[in-house]
Amino acid sequence: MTSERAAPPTISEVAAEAGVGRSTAARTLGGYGYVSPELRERVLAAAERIGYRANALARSMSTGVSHTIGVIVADIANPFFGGVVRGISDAARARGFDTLVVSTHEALDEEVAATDLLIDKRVDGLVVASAALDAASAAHLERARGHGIPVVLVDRAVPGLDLDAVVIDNREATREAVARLIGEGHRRIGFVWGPPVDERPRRRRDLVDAAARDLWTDGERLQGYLDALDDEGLAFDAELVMVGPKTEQRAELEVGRMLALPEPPTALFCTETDAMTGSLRALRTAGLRVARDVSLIGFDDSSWAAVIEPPLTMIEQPMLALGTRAAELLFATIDGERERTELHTLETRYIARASVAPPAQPARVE
Amino acid sequence: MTSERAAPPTISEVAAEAGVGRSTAARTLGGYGYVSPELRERVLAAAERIGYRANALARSMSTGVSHTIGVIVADIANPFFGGVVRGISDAARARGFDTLVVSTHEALDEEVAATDLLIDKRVDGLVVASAALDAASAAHLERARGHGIPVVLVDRAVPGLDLDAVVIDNREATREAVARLIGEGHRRIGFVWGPPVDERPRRRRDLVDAAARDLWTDGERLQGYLDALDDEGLAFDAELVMVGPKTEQRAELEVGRMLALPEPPTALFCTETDAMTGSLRALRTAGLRVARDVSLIGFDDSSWAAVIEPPLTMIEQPMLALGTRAAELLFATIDGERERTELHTLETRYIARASVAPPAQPARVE
DNA sequence: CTGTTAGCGCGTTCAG
DNA sequence: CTGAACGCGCTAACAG
Repeated sequence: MTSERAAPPTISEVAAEAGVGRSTAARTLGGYGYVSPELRERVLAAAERIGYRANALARSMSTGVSHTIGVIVADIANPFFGGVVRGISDAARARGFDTLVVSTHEALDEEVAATDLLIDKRVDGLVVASAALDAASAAHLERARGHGIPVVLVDRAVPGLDLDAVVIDNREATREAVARLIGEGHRRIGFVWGPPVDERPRRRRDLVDAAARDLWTDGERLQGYLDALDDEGLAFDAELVMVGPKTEQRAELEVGRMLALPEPPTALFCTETDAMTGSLRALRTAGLRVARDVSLIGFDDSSWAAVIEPPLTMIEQPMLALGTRAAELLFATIDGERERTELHTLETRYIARASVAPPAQPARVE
Repeated sequence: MTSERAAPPTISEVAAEAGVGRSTAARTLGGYGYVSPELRERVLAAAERIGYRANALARSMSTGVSHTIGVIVADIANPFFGGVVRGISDAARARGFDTLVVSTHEALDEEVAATDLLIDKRVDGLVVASAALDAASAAHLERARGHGIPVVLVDRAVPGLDLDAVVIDNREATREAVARLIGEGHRRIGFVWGPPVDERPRRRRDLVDAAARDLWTDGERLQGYLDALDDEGLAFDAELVMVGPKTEQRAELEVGRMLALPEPPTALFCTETDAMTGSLRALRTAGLRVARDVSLIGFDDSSWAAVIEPPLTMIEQPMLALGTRAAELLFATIDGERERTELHTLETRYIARASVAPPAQPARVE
């Protein structure tokens, strides 16, 4: 027999049960004000007896704080964001806060809707991995701040927005990795998660523009790739950059295309896990072997990368740390301990394994 | 200049601005009751002008519904739960509900705390992947129901609990996979994520007991392994079951031990991704090759599994579907459309790839 | 069709 | 040190 929705006991009922005034009960249960040990005991016993639990909603209404922070990410099923969210929620819970998570499918309008929703729920703060590429499209974040809700950005800083942000240096991490490839003697290096444009940019300038328009982290990684090329005086070849939708299938196709070029790449830089698996598929189809025929470096280390033959050289992102750091900044802001905003850059780790080797036939003609 | 926490406009202010009574404003903004088109227009304009947004907290207080469901999982950073949560939250948002996610680190006491917390927040329903192994330790879930909050279990059904649950048939999926291994001629099959006990059970009976005590899905998978052995009349060998903490390192160690046995296993069944990667490491260390020397089957397909050489045969779980199905059941219950609880079993998919082959030296002596 | 009024459950003065 | 009284912002009967 299902007990019908018995209205949860209120503080008044506890007071009645204990034979005291409401506010005496409220004070002991709320843990504020003075209450004689004797009455205190009676109230506690009464509360225990009838199974009293404070209504957090009512409490939030009076106090104005919900002890809840909102988190907005593109896709909670993506292991990267999973790690970030876990870092945030662990840090939040350590402070007695709950976490409201919204997954926006990488769509700006969903992000805007989510932000308003969370504002309506009166969250005490917001951590967001925003899909906004400039201040103009981030009005919703300003709005949150206007409502007195602190916002900190994670993973993706929005240029021109005066907000704390916790990120990694995608450009530099990529530059360094590609530089290592070049250091090994590679001259033709493919870049696998390129801009999602239909037509392949012919001029380098167009590519840079596309990268700038390419929301988020991928554009920065492409810049790093270009930086490395520049540092070493290598020519840019548009044929070596993937274009089109960012899917594993597309990556496989594009890498297959590169491999069939008269002068195929001898190394590949992959910006994401699926870019890497797509590349691996293309290599297998082409009958090529990792390291011996084509060197490989990827982003986002995973336990799989270390057990592949050969083990893959990867750039590891501190997912949990990104989350905890963002949460800490948020709480510092909530506590009013922060004056001006900052960009916090966390370190990535280059994990050298065996997928990088000198090219089979040195490009140097000298 | 940071705009100081300007108190968000209330419905009364909108009414004042529009020059109507509060409830007229409330009715148009709340979308209930009758309001003349003319006034309606005035109210809407006024709301727009001063940037009114309803306070969801206050609304929930009056109505008693929060339009929020709580989700409790062991670890949001685990891709499996990430997928499940995404399924749940997508389904929830389609119904206009938000999702409060709590990650419990696989600890029952944290789960209990999380449940009470969510009850306090007056969530309208709960989806939980519980760490409780029997009805006795699931008092918190009963409590939620006592408060009129519907609960549906996901991934893990709690025996003896009268709750809807959405699961997969771990036992049968494992039995089938192990049976295929046996069908290929394997006679000695290692089982990689065994019970987390310190001492290796000597008798089969002890192992079964341990499996029953082993919370959640792993115990069921072990049962399936045993079933397959029984079906084919194969003897059980305690040495072929991993024991100890469920970590990748431990798996590597235990598989290494099995491989060094006088009669080593010719196939391995891995219950999780990390069990698989640990096994792969052990194989490499031992200088053994997948399929040729040792066949492999794992749980939870991932894009990596398909690009390894050779590609890995895996059992795929419908993560998103588990989530959406659970959410749908929850809403049906909220809508009062369900009479009695049921166990919903979703299909897994056996993805045959190249990591399974007949044993190198047939065990058959005939 | 509109405005008045009474709660929802809790926090917080303010007398007593 | 305790209890009565009011307010948070909104919904929902209820008269008018």
